[in-house]
Amino acid sequence: MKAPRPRLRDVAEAAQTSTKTASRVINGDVRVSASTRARVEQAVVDLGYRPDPLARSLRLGQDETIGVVVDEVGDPFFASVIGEIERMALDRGVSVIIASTRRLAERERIVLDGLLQRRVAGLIIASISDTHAYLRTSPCPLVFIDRAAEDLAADAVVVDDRGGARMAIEHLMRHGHRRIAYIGDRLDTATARYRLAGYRDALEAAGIAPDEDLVAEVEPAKGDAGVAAETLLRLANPPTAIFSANTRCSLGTLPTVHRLRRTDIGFVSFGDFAMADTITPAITIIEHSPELIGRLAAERLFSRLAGEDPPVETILAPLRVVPRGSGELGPA
Amino acid sequence: MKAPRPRLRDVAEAAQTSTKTASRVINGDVRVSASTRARVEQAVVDLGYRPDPLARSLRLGQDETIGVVVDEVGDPFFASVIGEIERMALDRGVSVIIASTRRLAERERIVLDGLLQRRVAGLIIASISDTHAYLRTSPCPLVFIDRAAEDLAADAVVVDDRGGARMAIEHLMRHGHRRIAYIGDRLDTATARYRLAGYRDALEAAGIAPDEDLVAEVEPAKGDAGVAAETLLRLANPPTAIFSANTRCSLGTLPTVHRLRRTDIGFVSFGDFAMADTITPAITIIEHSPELIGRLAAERLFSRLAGEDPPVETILAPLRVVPRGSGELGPA
DNA sequence: CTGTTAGCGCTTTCAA
DNA sequence: TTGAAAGCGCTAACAG
Repeated sequence: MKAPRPRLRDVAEAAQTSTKTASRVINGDVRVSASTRARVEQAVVDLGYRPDPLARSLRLGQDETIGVVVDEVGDPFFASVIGEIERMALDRGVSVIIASTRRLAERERIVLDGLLQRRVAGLIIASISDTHAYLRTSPCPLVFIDRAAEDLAADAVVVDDRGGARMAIEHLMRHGHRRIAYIGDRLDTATARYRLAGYRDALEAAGIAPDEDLVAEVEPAKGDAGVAAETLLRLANPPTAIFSANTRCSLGTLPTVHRLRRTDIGFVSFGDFAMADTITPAITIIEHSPELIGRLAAERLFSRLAGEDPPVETILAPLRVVPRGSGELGPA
Repeated sequence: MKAPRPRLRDVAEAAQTSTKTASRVINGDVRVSASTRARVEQAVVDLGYRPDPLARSLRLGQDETIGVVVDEVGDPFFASVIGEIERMALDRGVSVIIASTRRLAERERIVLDGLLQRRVAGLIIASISDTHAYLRTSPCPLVFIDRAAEDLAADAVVVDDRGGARMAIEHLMRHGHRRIAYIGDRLDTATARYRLAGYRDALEAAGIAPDEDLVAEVEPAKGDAGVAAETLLRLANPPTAIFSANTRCSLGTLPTVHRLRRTDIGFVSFGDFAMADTITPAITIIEHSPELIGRLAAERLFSRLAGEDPPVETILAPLRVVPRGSGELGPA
């Protein structure tokens, strides 16, 4: 019952030619006579031949697969990014291997190593690590997302984290806030550092003295954001507004804000999330479309894979404030 | 700069033995003398040798990769399922290829074909298609998730869709509702059919005549759920409660419910989502942990990959009502 | 335009 | 216990 899959040799035999010629036909080589080509094509159809991608990759030293490495697939931001990359990949018939680092540099190393070992054609990476020396001689094109690789000349698609954070704070200040809290990830990543810097920029530009009590850096893995929010709100001199530096923190913070019935507080989230527009008040966000980031990254990668060789570039995905209510609340 | 990666032959040479013996050591074959083994192991370390997974797969006719096929990675339900599968896979050092069907049977076919062609070691599939004849002689173990393959004797991890939906409706009835609307996907999938059936079961058991005006089946791809909700709420004789048959529908419906200021309506969602607990009123759900489904499916697959051969089984992941407010509101 | 030969890196007969 | 040789399915050289 289990017919072994036809091999190229079978096709060649059926078409009364050599494997090489059959191979040529299959790979669209022009230098094959029309009649031979027709015979081979017929044989392919008759036998239901499908080339073996493994053998092909082994021979070519390269795979038709791209790797995508992110913090965590379940993270809504990355889920959207991946969705978009995958869509574009599938349209081109290339498959995608996803892997998560779980925000562990060590794990990132292992995962990337494995992917390289498999000779993926290209890599899209949301790197958690600071050092990419071992990628310097990467045999395949690399596109970084969300955070650029600072020690490597490689393409990246990022947002202006610092500027975006600054925008958020300025937006809140424009609505009268002077005591604005920051809730963000611990500063393992450049992204986190830039966003905090943007927060500080804005305060400084407004001549507001920084108050370290208002800066909460939480462990990304744990659900600490809610605890941090509670601490902030219970301060003797509490903030009148909160800036959440990423979606995960927003998702962690808001339940606490609501539980404490402090929906009067100003709130801006860096990054959108489900229901942000539906809860009351609706959440003002700094929009940085994950789909767009995914698309830009994939486009870049595919263009390199197609042999184009544009200068290495850090592409800035646009960012804008989407006012929805929570960011326009004034201080009490 | 570009040191070619060491091959098994290099290791063998360095250890002054044959490739086969080196191979034996690497694959943990016992029948190798201690001294030879030590030399080979030393060589592996010295050269930084890493076996080529491609060549290995080609030779073995099997890959150390598992495939996961779902509707869409961006779907929060599947994102969580995948996250869990991936976690377990990574722990075992096997990589995961994700692919989406976008709910197109045709695409599912292509995607599965490609995966099989790559000789993946196993497959976890949220199938959108009704026919899996071509999988009957699948060379690798298959575990279906979310919906079982009805024409195939294969493992599956599902929830009791019909019972769960019934639970939801009974819960609403217990709080006084008699006119309960259903919003769910068009009936392409068994899941959708079962959930609608459960809805009907409950009404019938309660002696409530079905009203087809209260049943809205929406196109999963589009954001039709919101429109459907508006239509329902504007009915001359509107429902006092809505049952949303899946997370996507809930995410589509709730913005409309809030926009129309109809948060007085009873609401139960099949499936949890971000902020469900935070919006007002908080959303009562039928909980079916995607993580658990992912874990059960992965466990099953890995146990088969490990050579165990338990009888084919459809595993039912548990389901329960989590009351949070919206499902406990009585009719006006 | 076509075919023969070699070999990608690995594992597996099968004999020593 | 070990090794030589064959070959997984494919494609690149290089003749013809």
